[in-house]
Amino acid sequence: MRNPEATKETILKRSGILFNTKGYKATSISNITDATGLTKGAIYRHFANKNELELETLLHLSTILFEKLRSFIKDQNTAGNKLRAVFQFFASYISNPPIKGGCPLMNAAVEADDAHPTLRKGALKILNILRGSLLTILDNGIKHKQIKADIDTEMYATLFFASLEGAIMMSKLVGNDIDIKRTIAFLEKQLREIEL
Amino acid sequence: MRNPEATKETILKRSGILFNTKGYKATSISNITDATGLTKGAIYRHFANKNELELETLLHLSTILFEKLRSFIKDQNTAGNKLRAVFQFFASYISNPPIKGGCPLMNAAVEADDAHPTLRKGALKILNILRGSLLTILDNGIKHKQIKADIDTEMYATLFFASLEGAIMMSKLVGNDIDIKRTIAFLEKQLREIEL
DNA sequence: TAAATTAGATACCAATCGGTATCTTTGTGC
DNA sequence: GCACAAAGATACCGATTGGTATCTAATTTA
Repeated sequence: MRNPEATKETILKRSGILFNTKGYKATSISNITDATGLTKGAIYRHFANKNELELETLLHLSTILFEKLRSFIKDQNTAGNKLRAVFQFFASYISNPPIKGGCPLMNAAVEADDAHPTLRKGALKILNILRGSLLTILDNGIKHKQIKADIDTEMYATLFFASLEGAIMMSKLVGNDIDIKRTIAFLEKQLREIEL
Repeated sequence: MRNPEATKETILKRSGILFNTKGYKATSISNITDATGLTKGAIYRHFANKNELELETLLHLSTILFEKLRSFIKDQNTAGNKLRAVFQFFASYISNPPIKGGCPLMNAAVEADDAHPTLRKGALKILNILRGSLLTILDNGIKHKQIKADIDTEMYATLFFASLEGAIMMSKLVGNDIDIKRTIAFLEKQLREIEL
């Protein structure tokens, strides 16, 4: 009946939803005890304090993210198709969210100010991994003669990521998928121009 | 010595900084009394409750935003130059922020969940105005034969706005202006392709 | 199986939260 | 200059916050 690893997993899972929807500061320990059916005693046995719980939860959310992203990419065999899969992964944030509450990176990035340095570093780590993935796909595409060799891959990685993140913010605020669809349509047109 | 309108202005100004840097939920009334030198009595005389203060502050922030944006645009006499001025306005968020704490629209949009409907509506209003400005510039550009007539202006307005917002998030998180500069460089290239 | 360790529950803590009732002070109209 | 109204200060409220000390129950080890 008792399984400490499973309870820690439960805490991370439930607080992941709460932090990503309500926000980190706005979610209290009581909210988490309510959502898990556990008590403070159980939570503070697994996490030293709320800051640590917040950071570990963000990293937990990011692993969910990366696994989902990988599942979108892995079956694609060209750089162009991998990028199109990444676009669809971002579209799924609106149509079929892997995690409720929008992009965990953006949520953490916006909430984490200078008073929240650990959370900020966590968000920065996620940003570097996600942008890095786009960059790797582009660079590998050049290596395998699928992408034009003379393009600025750093710039395209930044552009793709920035516009997708911004579009998700817009679509989530407006409450429909028009903006993310429009953005992806444009990015696919751009992609066709740099494909060989 | 006593000037109720000036005190209300002071409250809005100070809480604008606090809400935009620390966040709405994370900023307490005590934080605001500390920052203004006023007491709760003074604050609750001008605002019915914290939610109302949050909303009025967001609208106050947006007027600062719109004035600054207008000052960037107004001297430009072509659609292309107006758009380039908008890009520079967004760049100023990183290099010389009109308001500390990043884009008030993004901050409010990310923090305002379903439990915060008034703040959400306020953010939505700002989004519509900002995207609407881009759209108007593009449409007027077509009317005055400065922009190609066959482009999808809705799409370009969305793309410009999404990528600029996303880039600001990235640059603010990383702590430099590389991402926003890269994004603007790309957008200016795109702009040249739709200019006549 | 007895003892020791550990997971989790319970009960509490001071501090802070948003909010209000009341009091004092200041400016205004007569 | 005096009454009145409004602005802001003070002092308080119950509820909630993050956090901890302690206790109980379950699991592991010897």
